[in-house]
Amino acid sequence: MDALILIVEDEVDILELIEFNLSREGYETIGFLNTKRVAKILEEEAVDLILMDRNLPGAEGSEFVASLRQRGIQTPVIFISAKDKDSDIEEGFERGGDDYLTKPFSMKELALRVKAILRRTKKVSDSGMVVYRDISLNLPARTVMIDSRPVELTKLEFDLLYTLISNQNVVLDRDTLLESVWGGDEVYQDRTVNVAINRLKEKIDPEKSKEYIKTVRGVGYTLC
Amino acid sequence: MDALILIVEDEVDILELIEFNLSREGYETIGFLNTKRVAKILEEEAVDLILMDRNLPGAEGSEFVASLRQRGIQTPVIFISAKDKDSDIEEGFERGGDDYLTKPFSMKELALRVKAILRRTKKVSDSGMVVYRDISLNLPARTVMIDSRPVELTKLEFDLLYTLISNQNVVLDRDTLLESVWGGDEVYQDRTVNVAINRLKEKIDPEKSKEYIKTVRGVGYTLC
DNA sequence: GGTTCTGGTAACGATTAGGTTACAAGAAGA
DNA sequence: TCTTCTTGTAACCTAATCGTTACCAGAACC
Repeated sequence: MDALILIVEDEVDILELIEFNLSREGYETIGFLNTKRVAKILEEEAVDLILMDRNLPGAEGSEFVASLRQRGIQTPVIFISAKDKDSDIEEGFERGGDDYLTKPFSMKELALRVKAILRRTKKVSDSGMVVYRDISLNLPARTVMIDSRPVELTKLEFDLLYTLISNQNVVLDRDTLLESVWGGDEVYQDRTVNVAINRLKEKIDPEKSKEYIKTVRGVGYTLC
Repeated sequence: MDALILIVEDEVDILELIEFNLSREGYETIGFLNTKRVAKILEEEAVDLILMDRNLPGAEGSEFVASLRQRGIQTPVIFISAKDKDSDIEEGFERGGDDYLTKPFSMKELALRVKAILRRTKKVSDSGMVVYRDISLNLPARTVMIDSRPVELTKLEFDLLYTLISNQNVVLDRDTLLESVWGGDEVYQDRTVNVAINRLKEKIDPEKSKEYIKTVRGVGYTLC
């Protein structure tokens, strides 16, 4: 369960240097040269921390962060910038930054600050996200994003999908599903699972092109 | 309701300068010239943040913090130090620091870093205001403004709205709401929540056009 | 190729959850 | 004490959800 760190930095060599060093510390990283696809990724992946350069071509990193905050995205942010005036630093913090590193900085210090912020935020979020291919479930909010589009599921469908995702690569038979999704106390028919699975399939993949849920004839269903 | 900041700094004039500046930002401060009585105070007072100089006469500030952490005290710490080598900074973070400022530093930057850490650690926001979209709650005054018009809420409604706002993007089930708004001691019906939510909805959005509170069928309610 | 079995699919209807209103008991003020 | 406000409960209604059934298609087995 390594932390996932998203990095936005327009200078390729610096980006690679940061990614290399953070990987060595045991973090997973995704690097970007601009903010274009970042918002989409944040909805799909359970990103734990963002490293954001402020001087990006076209956009201002801190404005991008401000827009994230406005949309309720609370992922912690460390700004990286050559701008080191008090007023610059103020702007960074005011727009929702959690830390501010001025260039040049040592990779050691970056790693330490990353670690400190993750330590401080990890238990709070515990990233209540579960991801499978392009599906991501936000457990506390009980929302579902598929290919960065929101999908509405009923309680039963959500619970069912959650069970399938947290048991991926395991074939779940109908009894097991009834037990863990419906609750063991009442008696249902096997066909109930059948229909529920189909309703779920219809909602998460109306075009039937993704093949998320695989039927294992004679046994049950699985996500693989 | 203001955050309480404990400062340990052996140079009197620097201590006073820091206290003066943080007070001006609206924080309460307690200053110490050494760590002698600090542990005791931490047990008695609800300290929100510690500013710790590392070069103290006799003791090392970071060792003191390490001992606090060992005793399970998680109060966030910002180190202040003239020691600016990578290895010094590393020591500070490793021993449980949340941020590290090297002398000389500007009072502005200190205030910003203090604010960022307090925001992240979710202690009551400095202004005592909670905002969600065009709703803002003034906690000390217990008043509500919506779209810059005052709205009158009863105690129950205010508490309910506050709970919802401070758990944005989280679906709260009826039991949780009864627990945190009504208080766990008495027994109420689930329907009680239902009606209270509807009364609240009626007051904050009579035209039913804003859709602040979303019903999550089979689970509870959420603000998103 | 035929038979049997399993799962997909669509339709129906029962059940249940939530919205809404009304009412009465307390609580709070005057 | 009287009045007003607050709030828990009950009753009723609507609508979403979900279990069941029936029927069909395709796979497996002979």
